Amino acid sequence: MSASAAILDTPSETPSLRQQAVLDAVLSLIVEGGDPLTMDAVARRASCSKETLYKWFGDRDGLLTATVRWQASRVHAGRTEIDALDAATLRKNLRDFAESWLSVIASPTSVALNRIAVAHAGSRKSNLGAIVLANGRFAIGERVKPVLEAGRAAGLLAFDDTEAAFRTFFGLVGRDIQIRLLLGDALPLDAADIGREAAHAVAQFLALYGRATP
Amino acid sequence: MSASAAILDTPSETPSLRQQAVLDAVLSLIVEGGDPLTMDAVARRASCSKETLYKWFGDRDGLLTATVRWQASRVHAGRTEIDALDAATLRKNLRDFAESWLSVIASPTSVALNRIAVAHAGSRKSNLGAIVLANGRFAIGERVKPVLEAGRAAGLLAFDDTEAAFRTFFGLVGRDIQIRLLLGDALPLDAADIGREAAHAVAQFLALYGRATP
DNA sequence: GCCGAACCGTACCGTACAGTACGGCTTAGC
DNA sequence: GCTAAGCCGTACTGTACGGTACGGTTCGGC
Repeated sequence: MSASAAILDTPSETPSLRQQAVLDAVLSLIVEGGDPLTMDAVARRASCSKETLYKWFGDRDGLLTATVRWQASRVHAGRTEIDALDAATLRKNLRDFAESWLSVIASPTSVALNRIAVAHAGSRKSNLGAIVLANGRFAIGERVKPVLEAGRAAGLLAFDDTEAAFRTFFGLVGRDIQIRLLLGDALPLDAADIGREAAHAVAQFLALYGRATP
Repeated sequence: MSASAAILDTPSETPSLRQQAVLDAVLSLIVEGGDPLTMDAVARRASCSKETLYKWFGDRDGLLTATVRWQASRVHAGRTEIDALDAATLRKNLRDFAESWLSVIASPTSVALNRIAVAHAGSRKSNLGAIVLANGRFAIGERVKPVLEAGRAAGLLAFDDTEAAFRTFFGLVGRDIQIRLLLGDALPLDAADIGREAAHAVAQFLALYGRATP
């Protein structure tokens, strides 16, 4: 990768406003799908020259990487405060996580980006898959696990392995949704559905890991 | 698609031995991954001419479709006999399903094929994703659901919606495994792990849906 | 042994797309 | 107002790959 592209090598660097506009153009093209994502199409959509694309992002891969990071940087929600954890708060927290996670994986942007990352993971080189995982599955894990542990500390949950408990939570929430969407299944899922699914998943999770309140 | 390629248009047509060899060559190339799958590479690996490929499979897409179908045709296991269903048999049946499903989604072939299908689902045209779904997620569903219903008939399980119950089963078994593998996470998962995970998932499923044995 | 069909290997064509070069426009600094 | 930097638009290059054409070989039917 050329030295001039180093500006986006590290995730900490924030793209300039103009660069953000370019990345948004990439996102819109990705979400629209259909025709494959070409540098020409990006330049046209973003009203910039290809030369600029290459100067800023190095190559096509760098552009993709920057796009994935850019999208990821917008997803991170604020930390949850966990004090005074009673049963109702725990349930609400978990339901919020479930809902927001379902909203993410059901969004066209997430589906399209995951498709790119999955396809990319097949051809060795770069690490789009790793970035998506780090900002998706693992990021939500790191945010949910403290809540689970707080629930355990408050005597509301019982488990040995936090990671295992989270993976159960993840499975109960996600079920077959993500793979079906990735494979192109037209799974209708509006906000009401998501709310219902989230509540159902949390109820099941609590049935498995909840401690009977004394 | 040209008329001469109609031989593989319908899933019922079985490819000839030579054609099977070609499809196996495609599979081996897909699993190896790395460089993108080109018709030249297939012809070379299968020791056949590109002309033959196009005569048999119509175009690149037809070849991919035939490959996915060919792999799918090998996965279908025999039907499970469900009579005399006691708690132990039910548990064993479910564990078998869970194990075989985990073995499938953890296999390099499945991962590689799913990657192709996911990538394909982004660009409209053909239906690789649909084929994979039909022979994966939905096929296992159609095989598990009768077992669940037999369990309910025997008074061992309690649920209203068979589909919902199966989706819970699916989620408990799969958890984050498939998406992590698709995204290139090196998730170590040997036979022993699979057995343990399957048993764990079934135990959780029974905890949720099992009826206390009288 | 002869014929035709199927098929292999190779050469070939057209196109799409990554990456580069460059002329012209805009804007900032002085 | 002049210069230089940054960027847009467009034109260009190289190449990889999907798809086609064709001569040579094998093989089954007669």
